[in-house]
Amino acid sequence: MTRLAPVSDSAKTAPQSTVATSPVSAPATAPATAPATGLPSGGTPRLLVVDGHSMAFRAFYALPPENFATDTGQHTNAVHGFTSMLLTMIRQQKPTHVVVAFDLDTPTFRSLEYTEYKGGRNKTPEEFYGQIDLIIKVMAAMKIPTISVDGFEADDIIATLSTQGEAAGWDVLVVSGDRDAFQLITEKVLVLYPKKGISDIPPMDAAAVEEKYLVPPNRYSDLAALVGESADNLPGVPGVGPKTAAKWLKLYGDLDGILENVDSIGGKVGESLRAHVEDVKRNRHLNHLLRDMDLPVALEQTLLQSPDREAVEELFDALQFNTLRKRLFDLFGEEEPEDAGEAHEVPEHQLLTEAGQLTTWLKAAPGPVAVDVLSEKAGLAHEAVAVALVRADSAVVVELSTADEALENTLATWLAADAPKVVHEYKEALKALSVRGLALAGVIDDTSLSGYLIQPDRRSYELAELSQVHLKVSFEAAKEESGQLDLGLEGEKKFTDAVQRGYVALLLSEHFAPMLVERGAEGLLRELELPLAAILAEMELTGIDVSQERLATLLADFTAAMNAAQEAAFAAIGHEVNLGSPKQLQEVLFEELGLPKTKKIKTGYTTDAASLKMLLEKTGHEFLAQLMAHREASKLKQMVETLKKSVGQDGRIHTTYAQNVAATGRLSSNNPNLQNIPIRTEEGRRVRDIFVVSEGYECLLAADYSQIEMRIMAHLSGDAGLIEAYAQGEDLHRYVGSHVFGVAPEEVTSAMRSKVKAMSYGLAYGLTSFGLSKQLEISVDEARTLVKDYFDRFGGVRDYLRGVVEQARIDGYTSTIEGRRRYLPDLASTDRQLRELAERVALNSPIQGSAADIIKEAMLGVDKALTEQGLKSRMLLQVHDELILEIWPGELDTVKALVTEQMGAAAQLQVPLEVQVGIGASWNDAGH
DNA sequence: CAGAAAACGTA
DNA sequence: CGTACGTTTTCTGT
Repeated sequence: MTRLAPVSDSAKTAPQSTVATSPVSAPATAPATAPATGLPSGGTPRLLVVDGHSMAFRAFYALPPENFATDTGQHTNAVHGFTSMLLTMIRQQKPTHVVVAFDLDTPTFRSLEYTEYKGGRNKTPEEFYGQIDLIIKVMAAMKIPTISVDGFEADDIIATLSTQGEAAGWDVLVVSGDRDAFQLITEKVLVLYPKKGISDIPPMDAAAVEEKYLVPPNRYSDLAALVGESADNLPGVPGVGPKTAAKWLKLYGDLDGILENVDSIGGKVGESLRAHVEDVKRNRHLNHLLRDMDLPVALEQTLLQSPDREAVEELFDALQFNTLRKRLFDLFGEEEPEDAGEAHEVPEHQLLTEAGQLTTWLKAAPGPVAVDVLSEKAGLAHEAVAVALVRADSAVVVELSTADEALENTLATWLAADAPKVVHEYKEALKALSVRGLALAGVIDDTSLSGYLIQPDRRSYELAELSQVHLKVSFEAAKEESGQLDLGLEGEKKFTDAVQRGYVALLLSEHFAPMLVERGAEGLLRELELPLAAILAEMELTGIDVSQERLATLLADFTAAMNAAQEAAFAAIGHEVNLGSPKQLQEVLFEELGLPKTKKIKTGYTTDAASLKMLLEKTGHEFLAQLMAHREASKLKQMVETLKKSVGQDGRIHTTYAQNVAATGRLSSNNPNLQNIPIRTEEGRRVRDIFVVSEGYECLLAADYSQIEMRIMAHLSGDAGLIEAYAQGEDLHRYVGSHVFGVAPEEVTSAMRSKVKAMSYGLAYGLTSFGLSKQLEISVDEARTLVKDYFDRFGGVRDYLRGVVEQARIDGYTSTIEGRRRYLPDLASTDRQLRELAERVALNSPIQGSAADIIKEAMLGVDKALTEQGLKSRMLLQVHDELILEIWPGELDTVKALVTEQMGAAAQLQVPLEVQVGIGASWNDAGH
């Protein structure tokens, strides 16, 4: 039995089976560790001792000081690098205790005894000044103790700490760029020694030291005494290097042994040794580290704690460390789950060979069965290779390649039957099975969809993540989603992983069931999203035909246009520049050409299209015109190139729809994205000519909703004026314009109409007067007046918009007409930016989301009608408010009527849903 | 080498 | 200082 560990155990932070994330990747295996933020959870305490100065210097030389400075001119590269290194170290090594030791500027017993000690070093660079103090401040804010002792070096403090730690039975990690630290290595003490920079820090253990220096760690100082240490200005015996020194040490045991036998060592090196015995003794004396100092900090006081948030905020503000601040809080921010889930026993599985076994298993007990489909890449799609069936107490696996006909038939029949099934990522399972000629029906839950309906704004709905978040259970099999990355996996492991995934999906599904009911999302899952997944699977597998010739022509045209524009742009300024680099463009535009400054962005001033257009109007500079031409051409060229690359062996493009990415309920399209094919410009529209009707079909049909979002606004607001306008089939914007501007409809100028249009749509996005003024290039006052006039005439809209936010604040969520929810906790945020964003989201989500629900509903209707009427025409694409179909010869009129009917009937609103239909041999021709 | 930022295409 | 996306390139920070 495999145990799924509750999250609060070590399993949460350490998937110990994977090398990359285990605390020490080499060479010693680390014991189980405690989470970075908490107390040791029964494991051995783990002490991280850092040599502050040596790491600060490493950081200083690893990062260019000119890139790290505050506005006040204080350099921070060493502070930044040091803090970054420490965070990485804490994340990777997961110490329970941390302490940093520093040297002081004052003389030490070593320099007093030997004045040249550490002499000959270069002067500390100016930029380093003050950075040690800053590091100490950072440590204070992180509540990490720092130790320095007058008259002693950090090395002695470190030696003492590691000795104390080892005596207490702890594991100790010493981070130091000083080789003297090697003498501290034991079974319990490892040294992390930075090779170069601060990120490449391999752990050194006894074996690693022996390999490198040919002596065990406890002889390292003997060896160093003989060889010398240039960093400390300690000359060794001339002619003696590590090899000779190691040979002697082996021969005589230790340094004392060698010194007792100096006279018996022959050769030139023997002579050299005899001449430098005093140096060696001095070296050995000086490199001996004190292990019994009295330290001002007890071992227990180095316990790693949560940082002082306020102090960190203040300090990092001053240091202008924003990415580090995030990393720090990410590292310490994750809160321990109060209640961990229970441990679960994943059932063992049986690999079936005979149909009878499957029949028996399927009969055994009621309740849903989880289905996990293992697939392998086969050409352009994934093909199912095995199917795992999982119940709470038992599991079976059918391997398709080895199953005999009877077994496969039994499986196929059951998969295609109504027997209740639970899956994770239904659409992918459908596709993989379909490629193998298998159907899948009776699916009552897809946890990637139910998870989405419950919480639609998550980044990911991977099984492992849902399991962590909802069940507080972590497990390892999740990564190989549906076995797609399984190349190196042994067959047996693949199967146990599949069973684990199925088991977790089953648990999640049970967990989600009451949540779906509570949120009223059951219907959306069963009657909308699940059936839609099957349609999308078909559409993805079908793909859309493209014309290779047009693709090639277009690519050549755009490339030529791009190159021409580039040449002309270079000519206009007399030199070359990377037109794709906003940074370089800024230099040319604002420094070289001295053009007026545009809108400020994080990295300077924007060079976006709107600003370039403005600059061109102001200055008429040729470079700007060519740059804009280049931008357009290169964008299109790139897009065509990407499309070309994504054409499958069947000559078609197969996009993938994501059903759980857009928080509003929309689909998204990727690989390639077919929902952002250009349409606005003449040149861009040519890209749509690439998409053509397939051989044997009559034409493409494009059907889109006319102004669906405005109609939803009219419906939701119940505004009498808007409803009246739509009821009469008037030009909405003209109608609104005539009321807002108080003129007759036929007197509405195109300028008035476009203003009104911009505002109408803007309102659905939470547009402000400021934003409107910018877009229409009018004053804020004018914009404000426009909004007021609008609302005076269409008060229903104003009341609705106001009410949406109010209601959302009360409920904590917004709803679409179909009841799809979006939770908006930020409405209560004290951060004004966040709160106002949440308010705009609250305004938009019901509108965008309702439109998404409606077209999804329409897709079900269209699919059903096509099937019921036995038509061969098929749906190919969805672009938010538009459906692209491919028409079988002779079916045009039927399908045209059916699509119009189904799209129009997808929702009963207070206003009609108008559908426009176009046909043509290409997507462009089908547009209107 | 991964991730952020900037830019830009769609509804 | 309008929403929702995906993709590309360049640059930055490891």
